[in-house]
Amino acid sequence: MSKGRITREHILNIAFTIASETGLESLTIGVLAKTCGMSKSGLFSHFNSKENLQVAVIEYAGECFNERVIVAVRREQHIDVSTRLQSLLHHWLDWNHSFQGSCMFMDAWKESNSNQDILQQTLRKQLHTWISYLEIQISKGQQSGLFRKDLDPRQAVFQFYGLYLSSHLFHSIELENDERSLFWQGVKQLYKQWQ
Amino acid sequence: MSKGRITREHILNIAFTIASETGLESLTIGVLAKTCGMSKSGLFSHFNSKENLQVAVIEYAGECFNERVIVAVRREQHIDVSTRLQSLLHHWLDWNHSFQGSCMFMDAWKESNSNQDILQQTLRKQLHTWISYLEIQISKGQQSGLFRKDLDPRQAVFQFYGLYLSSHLFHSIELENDERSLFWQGVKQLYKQWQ
DNA sequence: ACATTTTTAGCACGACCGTTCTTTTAATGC
DNA sequence: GCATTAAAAGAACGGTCGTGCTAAAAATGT
Repeated sequence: MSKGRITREHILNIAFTIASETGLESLTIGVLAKTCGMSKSGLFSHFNSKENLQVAVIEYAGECFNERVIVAVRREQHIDVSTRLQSLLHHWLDWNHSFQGSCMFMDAWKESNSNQDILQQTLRKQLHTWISYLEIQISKGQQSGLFRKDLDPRQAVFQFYGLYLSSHLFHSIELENDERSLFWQGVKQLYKQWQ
Repeated sequence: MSKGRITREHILNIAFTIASETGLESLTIGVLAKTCGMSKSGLFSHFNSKENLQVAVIEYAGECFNERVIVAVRREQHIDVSTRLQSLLHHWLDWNHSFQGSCMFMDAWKESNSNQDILQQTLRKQLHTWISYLEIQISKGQQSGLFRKDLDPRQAVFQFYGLYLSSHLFHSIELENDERSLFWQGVKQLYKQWQ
């Protein structure tokens, strides 16, 4: 691996950390360069534009998400689809828990505004991928008899995502400190309804 | 009313519109001044700091929310608590629908980062107020026999908010165009479970 | 109508942003 | 080890941001 690729990876790693903590918008090139211990222009030459940097960070985050959630659950070798789905929700909820309980994708999505820029497209793609994956898992649950046949997987994902977003909100708002139990309580109720 | 208060109100009105469309973060003093047709310093002297301006906008938005949702529903003079709650959800979902289907408070909340600044406190207070109000409405539903006695109102709000957030996400992500029906389907299921 | 207070404009500042040059330094292939 | 290429640094740019300062203009009270 060339020197360039190595430092580029190193930059993205640090950029991902910063963006996770303070949002993608606050990830400025000057700050990032200082954190990496290199000059602005030196860092800049790896991406040639701010937008390219942001896209690269989002893609890096996507790989990280995939590793921490999808691959991690797959490695657990679940036999039944029920505990597998449970584990998936757990990893989803925790995937960047170290970053004060907010989801980087949701944060970044909120920040992006102009509908046609590449950053927005990249984010949308990541979200679509994840939603589709969730949908498939629910379909598998259906096929294995865990859920009713007349359940709409899209509707199920919609409701899972609701609980996910709500727990982030309630956490950040510090309305109470047991938003986790509210989340799992909600999941329990959904299960009850769907089987 | 003094001239100062009038223009101040006018500024806030325009600021609210801009912030609703493009987020509170992108509400820059220069742009706002230009939109209002006055000079930067002239506008600035009404608030003396960016932070004060932001707080004022949030409070203005809060009044607007109150008018469009809570007061509007109250004016409808519902007799039964069921249709009243239904109407409340409708107005909530629609309260700034003109602004491409995102909630200004949610957007602003995502943007605010530093935990101890006044802006964040202001937002938190607004959200708390609304959540408490929702909670009370659900309690009333309980008392009137609409919901089961063992229902936790906090849990109910948590799930309502989930559907609310999810419909915003699914709308902005353009995953499908009937996120409304997903929302109402979710509400229907919650009702079924709670009564 | 005038004196006083309030509101607005004009201008400049320091700071930071992303980006573009040119030059120096380091890694790489033979 | 040397020539070539890639990577990093340095300095500067135009732009925009929030914010002071001072002077003009307008509103206000009497």
